[in-house]
Parts: sequence; C-alpha cells; structure tokens
Amino acid sequence: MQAPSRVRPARGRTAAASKEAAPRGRPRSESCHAKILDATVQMMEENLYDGLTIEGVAERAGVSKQTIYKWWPTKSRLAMEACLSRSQRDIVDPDTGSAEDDLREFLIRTCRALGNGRWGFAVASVIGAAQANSEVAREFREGFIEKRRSVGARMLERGIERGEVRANVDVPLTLDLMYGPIWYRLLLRNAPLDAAFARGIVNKLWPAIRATEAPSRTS
Amino acid sequence: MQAPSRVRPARGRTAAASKEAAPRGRPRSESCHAKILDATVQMMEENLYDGLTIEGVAERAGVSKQTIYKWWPTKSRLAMEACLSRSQRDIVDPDTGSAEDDLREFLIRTCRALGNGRWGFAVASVIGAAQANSEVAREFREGFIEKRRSVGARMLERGIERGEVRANVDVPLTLDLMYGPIWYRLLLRNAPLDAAFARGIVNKLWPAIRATEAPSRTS
DNA sequence: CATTAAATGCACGCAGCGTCCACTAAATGG
DNA sequence: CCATTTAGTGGACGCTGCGTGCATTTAATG
Repeated sequence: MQAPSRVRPARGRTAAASKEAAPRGRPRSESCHAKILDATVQMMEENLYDGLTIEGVAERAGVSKQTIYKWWPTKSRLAMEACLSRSQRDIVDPDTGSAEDDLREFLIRTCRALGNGRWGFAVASVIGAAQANSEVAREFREGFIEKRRSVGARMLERGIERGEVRANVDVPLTLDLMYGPIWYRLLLRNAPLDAAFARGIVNKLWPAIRATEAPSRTS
Repeated sequence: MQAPSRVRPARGRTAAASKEAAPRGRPRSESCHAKILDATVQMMEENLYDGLTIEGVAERAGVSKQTIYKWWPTKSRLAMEACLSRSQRDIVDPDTGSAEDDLREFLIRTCRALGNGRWGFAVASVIGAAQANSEVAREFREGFIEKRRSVGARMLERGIERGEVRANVDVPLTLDLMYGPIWYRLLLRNAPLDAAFARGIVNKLWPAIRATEAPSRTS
C-alpha cells in the first residue's frame, strides 16, 4: 500500500531498533517522496483524478518521471497513497465519554474534512477511479474506509459497555447507515455536506441504537 | 440528456400530434441508436467504464465511429445515456398502500437490480466516472438519482397523508439516509447488497419516520 | 576507489480520444 | 427524375498521456 520504505537512518546514527545493517547504495530521497505526494494531492485538488497526470506530477515536484514509476507502479496507486496519507489526520476518535456525542463529533469532523474546499472532490474522484480497478478499490477500502469503520465500531462498543447502546445492535449495519449518507452526498452532491447534516444523521439514527426507550430526539 | 431525437414518423403516416412538418434528409436510424446503446451497456458490464471504448462500441454495434460521435459528444455522455436508459425499468413505485412496505419493496428492488451480476459494477463505474466531470455528474444526478428520490418522496408523502408517517419528517434527509447506505455498499463493496440489507435499512429507519410511538421493530 | 542503488533525461511504442474528409445511402419536394 | 438535405461509412490523422527502456549522473556504502 505504502510505497516500500527504503529510507535509511540519518548518516552516522545507528538506529537502535533497526535489525538490518545500513543498506548499500544511494539512499532514497525522502524529499522526493514528499514532493511527489504533495504535488499529487495538489494536482488532484485542482483537476480531480482524471486531470492527474504522472507527467504533471513530475514537473510540479521537480522530479523525473522515472523516479515516480520506480516507487509507484501506476497512476492509481500513486493517487491512492496520496489520498490515504493526506486523510490520516482527519480520522480521530473523539472519545468524549458519551457514545452519542462521539458519533456526532466524528461525523461532523468527517463532513468538515470532505464538505468544503477541493479535498472532498478529490477524494470523490479517487473513489470514482477505484470503481474501474478492483485492486485499487480494495486498497481504498482497507486504507480509508476500514480505518473509519474501526473507529466507529470502537465508539459503539464503548457505548455498549457503558450501557448507552443496546447490546444487540448490528454494528456493521449501523456503520453503513452512518457513513452511507455521507458518501452519498459526497459523491452525488445533491445537498451540502455540513455539520447540520452530520447532526441530522445521528439524531435520526440514535433512537434505533440507544439502549433506553426514552422518547426519540429526532426533530 | 437524451441524444436529440430526430426520428421521424414512419413513411407515409402523418403523426397527428406532430406540429412540425416531416424533416428533410435521410432519417436517423433507430436501429443504430439501439445497437449503440446495447453495445455500450454490454461493454460496460464486461469491462467497466474504463474498459469502454468508442472504437469497441463501434465494432460491436457494427457502426462507424463517426455515427457515434455524431449523436454523443463524448464517451461519458454515451455511457450516461446507456446507463439511464437501461435503469428506467428498475425504478417502479410499488404503491402497496403501506408506506413502510413501499419503502421496503423499493429498496429491495433497488438492491436486487444493483447487487448481483455485472450491472451494479457498471453503474458504480459510471458514478465513478462522473466524479471527474461535473457536467456528467449533474446529468447522472438528474437522470438517475433524482428519479429515484422523487419516487421515494412520493411514498413518504402518501404515508404522511395516511397518517403512517410523521408530518414533520425531513424528507430529503430521510431519503439520504435510505439511499446513502445502498450507494455506499454499491461503491465500496464491503458487504453484499441484498434484500436483507434493504430490510435492515428500513427496519432501523422506520422508528424515526413513523407517526405512532409504538415500540420499535428494529431487530 | 569499487560497488550499489537512486535519480535524471530522453526516446519510444502504444492505445484511444476526438476530428476531418470524401463518399455513399435514404429520405424529401418539385 | 432530379436537386437537396441529412445520416451513416471508412480510413487517415494529430494528440495526449501511460508505461518502458537505457545510458548517465549522483550519493551513499565498505
């Protein structure tokens, strides 16, 4: 998934944890690696996946095309890694102590990351590209979707332990119901992807999730 | 959206409703039109959007490339119209007399159309392609998504009139919650898109929609 | 200094899009 | 029957961008 990391420890320093001896030859340029990913994200934000060209990335990054092909076999893999690396920072477990608040916060954060600016469009275009190639689709699922789902599952499980969430809740289905509408709006752009939407999802879903039988809070 | 229809009434017959006189020149071949759309669907089912080539369609349909370009400006527009025309038959309002049953039936039907065989993958790949071109995205939304949404809205409104659905329900949000999970699974393939899933969606959502405050039916 | 591997620069083959053009085919009205 | 109009054919073309190949230079190792 990640381009194979062959970066060696800084000159002179011997990494204590590293079992293998220093590799021979010229070390991989970490700066090239970063510049390529940056240029890729930038180009996707401007031109979406279709407008992403290896030649363009090479030019922007000030790097030769061969260097890119050395580390990423195809354009789709490059786009994928750029997308995943850029997305990591948006996946955070709020862990507020309340399952309902956790879910709401997480969805609000997700909507915020994807809903404004060009990044959402770029992500959508990568999802799109993944539809044409099952291997890319799998990588995207594992690197992007499953990470979000596991955070969601953790929030639900904490809720079950605390007695806020009914114990027999169908976790995978619940996650589909939570994330599905967000991807739907991301991809179809029929309405804004904002905090109000995130709140709406949780408010509608919570009565089907929560343990107590108190009156529904749905608007 | 549709390739402009210039087919004229059959020879000799004067269409009563037609206001304009018979067009001059050679009439458009309806058989070519159909063969092109069929070949497009077939090729997308086999090779997804990326594997769809105008040259390939021309060959399969036994038609010249120019004929295709005459009626569809780009590959994406061709894919779009093929997708929309093939999909019409799956969009049916069950109108059972019960809003809950209507919703369930409609979602089951949708899952059935998209969940097995190659067609679902083909549709997903068109959604994907739409992400790279905002005009294609808009057409897809209007021709495919909005048709389904308006059927859904009608089912909910009938439910409101009959008192089964709470009057203040947020219809667009509810539709997002219903359809979102389906598109999510269609695109991400994390789990099967089957009737059980459709039922799960309705069962979970129904308590947030229905007018009465009877105990929830969620599993 | 020899070795190893990374990065460069340039050329190439190839597929497929979209266009152009001259030609043929099928309808029209006079 | 003929001029006109529009549809469809077939082949050639230019272009972009992918992915490869290869000789060369650069930065690290012992």
